[in-house]
Amino acid sequence: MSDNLSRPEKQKDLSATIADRIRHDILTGQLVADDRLPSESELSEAHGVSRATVREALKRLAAQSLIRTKRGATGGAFVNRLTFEDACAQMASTATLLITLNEVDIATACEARFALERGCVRLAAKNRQQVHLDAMRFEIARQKDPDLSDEDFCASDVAFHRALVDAAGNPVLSWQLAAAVEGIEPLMNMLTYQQRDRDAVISLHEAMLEALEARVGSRLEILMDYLRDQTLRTALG
Amino acid sequence: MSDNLSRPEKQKDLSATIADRIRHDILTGQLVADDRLPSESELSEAHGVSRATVREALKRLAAQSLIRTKRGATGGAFVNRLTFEDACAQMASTATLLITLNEVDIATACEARFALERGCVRLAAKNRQQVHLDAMRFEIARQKDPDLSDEDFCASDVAFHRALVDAAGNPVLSWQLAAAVEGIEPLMNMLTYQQRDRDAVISLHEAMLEALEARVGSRLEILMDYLRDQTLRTALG
DNA sequence: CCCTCATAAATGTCAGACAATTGATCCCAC
DNA sequence: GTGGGATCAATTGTCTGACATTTATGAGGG
Repeated sequence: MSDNLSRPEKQKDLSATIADRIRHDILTGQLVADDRLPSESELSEAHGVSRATVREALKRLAAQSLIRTKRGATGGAFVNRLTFEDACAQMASTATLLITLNEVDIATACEARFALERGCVRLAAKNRQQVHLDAMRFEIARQKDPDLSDEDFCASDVAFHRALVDAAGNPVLSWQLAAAVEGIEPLMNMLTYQQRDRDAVISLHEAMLEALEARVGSRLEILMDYLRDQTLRTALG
Repeated sequence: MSDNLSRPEKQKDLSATIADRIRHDILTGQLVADDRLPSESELSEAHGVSRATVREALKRLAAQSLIRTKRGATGGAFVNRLTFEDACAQMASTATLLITLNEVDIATACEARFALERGCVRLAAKNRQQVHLDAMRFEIARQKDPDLSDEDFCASDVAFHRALVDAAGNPVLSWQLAAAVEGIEPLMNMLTYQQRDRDAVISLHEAMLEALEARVGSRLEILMDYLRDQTLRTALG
């Protein structure tokens, strides 16, 4: 477990140092979910710093969803049980930032997204439940509305693929993919779909739904390739 | 004079609210990389809060690598140019936390990791360069050393797969996968490889190297499936 | 039994001070 | 003119003490 924070002991803020110490305790399991940290006053005394500095350290941890705080008599800072949603939001924001700040082009982002999703479809074919089929059918119906704005079409597309990934029944997978898809959503939102583009996407979605229902993973893979090519044409055309 | 248009919107800390505002400006591009934020005093005046509160907000952003700070006359808080490495480290730590805190079992984590990687191999077959083949060959040689500790074997395995993913030539993909693989490394490190497990992994690696050199994506996919099954067997005993 | 109120403990916020850092500027010797 | 210090000003980092707010708990009275 290479801790990237333990590099040449750079001159760090006290608040960063203390945050690192507590983070270490959490990552190594010395503090587990729902454990309560000492109060700010106790922490400040224990680490020999002021309460303000302790607070800055705690805010750092809170920003990483490592802890949550509660006010009041039984309040304090508690080790957070990081939910998949929290992690997803965090990752999506990182992904967005990475893509916009590094000027990743839409083709690269699309390629990545479809490549990742392609890896899930066999699992999805194996583990899908009725609820996933229903969700996808619902989104396809929405996508057929010609009055749907590009942005809403995109959102529905995201929901469709989210259901597909969820069908794989692997929360880690769902989390990674959801973050990836959400992260490039800003880029996808810049696309303008002609009606014939939408029609092409929708028929592919319908074919995918059929393939998923019939549990034919290999066909899903082929359809994903088509969809990727279609999306790229829309993006570049 | 903070014209507060915050509706119910959950009762948030002031520091969280201010962090959100600044984060929004960064994510929407109103603040771009290397832009300098106003000084803490100016921010506190602008948002109508104390400097301590502003500082807590800035620490939150710093914890997410959104900004960096520098002391001194020309110092201040600057929008960070998030590098792929930073993002990767951040995501890996999130993934580790998610997996350990949620007690994700090793089978689920493995399944996710191999599913994601499987999606990249066709691209890798198409875009691989000599440098990637060399890196993988080097790691295979390391893995043949019988004196290698389990942990080092694991690290070499990570490097091997990292090279494979890099061969796809898509930085977004490399970033996502690297984070995923690193994130579950703590779990993988708990595995103990018998010699025959190592031998099986190594021959699969050699076959993958061949397939990559010959650019046969379909064969790579099959080999990935074998490798996943082999890893699961090792994990489950 | 229930309602109200006081209490204590904890986080949230504030104001002001001082320390440490660092680039810029000025001044002077050479 | 130029190099090298000394000084300065701006900014973040830290500390102190205070007060506000939230919240569980328990005491007291109806």
